[in-house]
Amino acid sequence: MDTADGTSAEPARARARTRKRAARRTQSASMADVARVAGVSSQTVSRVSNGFPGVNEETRRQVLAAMKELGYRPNSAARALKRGEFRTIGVITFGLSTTGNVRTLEAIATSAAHEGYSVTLLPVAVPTQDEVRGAFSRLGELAVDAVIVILEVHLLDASTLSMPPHVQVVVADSDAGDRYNVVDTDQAGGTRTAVRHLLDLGHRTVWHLAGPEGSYAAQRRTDAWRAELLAAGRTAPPLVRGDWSAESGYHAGLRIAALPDCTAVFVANDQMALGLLRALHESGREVPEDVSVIGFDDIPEASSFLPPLTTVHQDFAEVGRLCVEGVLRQMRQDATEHGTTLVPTRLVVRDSTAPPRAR
Amino acid sequence: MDTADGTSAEPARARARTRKRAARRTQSASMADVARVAGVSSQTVSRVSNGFPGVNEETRRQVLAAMKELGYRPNSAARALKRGEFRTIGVITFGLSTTGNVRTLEAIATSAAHEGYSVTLLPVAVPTQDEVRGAFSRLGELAVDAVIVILEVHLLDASTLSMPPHVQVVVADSDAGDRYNVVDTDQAGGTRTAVRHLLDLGHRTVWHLAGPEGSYAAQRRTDAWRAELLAAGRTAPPLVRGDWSAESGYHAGLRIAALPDCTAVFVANDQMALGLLRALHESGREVPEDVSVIGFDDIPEASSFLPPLTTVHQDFAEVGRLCVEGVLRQMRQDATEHGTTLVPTRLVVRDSTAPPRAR
DNA sequence: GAGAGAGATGTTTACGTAAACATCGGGGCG
DNA sequence: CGCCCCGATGTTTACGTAAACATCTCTCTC
Repeated sequence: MDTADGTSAEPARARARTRKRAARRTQSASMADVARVAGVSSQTVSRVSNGFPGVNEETRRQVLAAMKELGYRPNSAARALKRGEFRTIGVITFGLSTTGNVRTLEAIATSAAHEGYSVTLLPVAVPTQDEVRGAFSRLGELAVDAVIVILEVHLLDASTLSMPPHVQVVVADSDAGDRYNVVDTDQAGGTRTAVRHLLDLGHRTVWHLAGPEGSYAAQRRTDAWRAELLAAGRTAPPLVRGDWSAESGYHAGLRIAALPDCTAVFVANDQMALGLLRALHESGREVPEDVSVIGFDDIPEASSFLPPLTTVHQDFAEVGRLCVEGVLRQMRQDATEHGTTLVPTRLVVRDSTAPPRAR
Repeated sequence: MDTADGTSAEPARARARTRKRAARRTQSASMADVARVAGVSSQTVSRVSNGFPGVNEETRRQVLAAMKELGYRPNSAARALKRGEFRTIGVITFGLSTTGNVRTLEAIATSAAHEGYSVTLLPVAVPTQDEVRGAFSRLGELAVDAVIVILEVHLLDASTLSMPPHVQVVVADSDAGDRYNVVDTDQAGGTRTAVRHLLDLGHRTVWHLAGPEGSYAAQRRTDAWRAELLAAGRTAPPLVRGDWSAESGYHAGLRIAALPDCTAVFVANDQMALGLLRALHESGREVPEDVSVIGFDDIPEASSFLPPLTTVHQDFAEVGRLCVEGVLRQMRQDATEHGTTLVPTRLVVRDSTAPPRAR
């Protein structure tokens, strides 16, 4: 009857469009469609969609009704193209193996969502210079306005970090020097508290089971451990190294257990501490009676270790939150002062530390 | 002569454009810019950019040179708009707290990157129907072509999962029924192997420390545990429940330790098993001499527990890979047969299981 | 040597949104 | 009573890319 089947007024174009649309499996409705249904111009739809003032209440209601009827969703690609921003933050990270990274990532995702931003993951398979550089160059064609880097490794030399222009960067837990803003856990503070706790208990000195070479966090902890011992006038025993894994902690632990004069160990993370506990147990050295152990991170499981682990609590959530806050701030005002924000840590004393056994 | 330096034929527009561009803080170069420098049309640039054939080698080289000179990066928003796809996969997940989710996510990110897709995170703060529904509706305006759901919870009723059209979905580790494709670990198989292992060792029956109610994975494990016991003609002891955390495993463990005739426990995940081990230890019951313990997941730390934990190994990486493969396949061919893909598990026998102590 | 065909390149157009500018009533004020 | 301004809405245009179509130049064949 009426226009339903094309009155051939200007049928060619209209029909072509319809056909194409149908072929493209129920494409979602566009502003133009909503506008047609609501009997207004697409610009008015845009204004409603973006909550702009200056739209009559009655009109607004009609538009909203039309949107609902058609199930209209703004096309974010078109939006991004027009606005020149994606409302997306990229996170470059090497693996999600370490608890810390994951918790930070989670906090980032939550904070970002809260600010109306999405988070895109940029995994780096192997932490080599080339891989990292690759991730950064892929980044160029990626739909992100800003990037948060959680590579704790020492791979961020100046040449590597060449960002496309107007992409803001914040680096977590690393030493991006003065090129970028950094959010870091107070590694040094936490370490010194831990070492002091052991010394205060009466231990003559404190051994250290360190993280892998090349890790910034590991190095900071090692440096602070040594500094605190020296400040207390003690000599630092030789360094023992692991690779963050419980397994490596176990192997290192077997060596440590063989040292009769070792009464206290500061371990660079909780996983390795777990392995160390096992090694000490198997070697017949009791914790904390024979050896005191302190970890780092305070993973949820730490309170269930045998014995429950004294450890340094890190606030990963806060780190993530600050990273997001930092990027957003940088995006708003193109400010370029670089600095480091420190997130405090605190010592959680459980049952793996005690005064040395009287001899 | 030619148009090369704008013979003031139409200078106004050109200049306006240049000015605007400069004002917009070094906007990156567009195809048109590259085309101008290379002395070709933008379409040719497009062809080079997309690796299409039919471009003269010499021309291609010039275009590539121009791209390099200008630091050209394709604008992904424009691309997405034109192509109607974002080359992005969204992952809806509740928290990243459980190891499994994280490992799966990591595998998803890696596989996706390998296929040229990005991964966007859609965190769900609290696993309530409303929250989940909210995440799904936000999804509508999100730049994703497909969605992978890793909510292991029973919150995926039909009404909740209303996807925008043409967005493909794959569900990991849950029971999306026949609405969506599902990739799931072979919970039942793993569980039955674990229970059988304990029965084969000579235990009269096997207790079960289950995961929280409402968790699909937990329920599957519980069902299979009961089924396997019945199949062997044993009676199933009363269920003990935790919430996946080591802490909850400890509390449940204290109760279990008080049961003198309990000689074998199948625990629904490794974290709870850790707590259980601690509770048993503190209660003076030795593992595996007094009580055998089997976990589920095979987290990296499991081999460092005291004693090293016998557990069911899950291949999270494979699950993630299959999820990506699944969504991509669905995107290519609009196939709509729904089914479940099972990823096998295997029992890893360590030191926490042994025959019951002879009485 | 004329026509066909293939390869190389240019031109037009559309994707969906939103800024900028244009239009159109009507109410207040001199 | 006429002018100006303001609120509400419509029209034009541009964002950067790529499909579709157009053109143009060779070369090969009969």
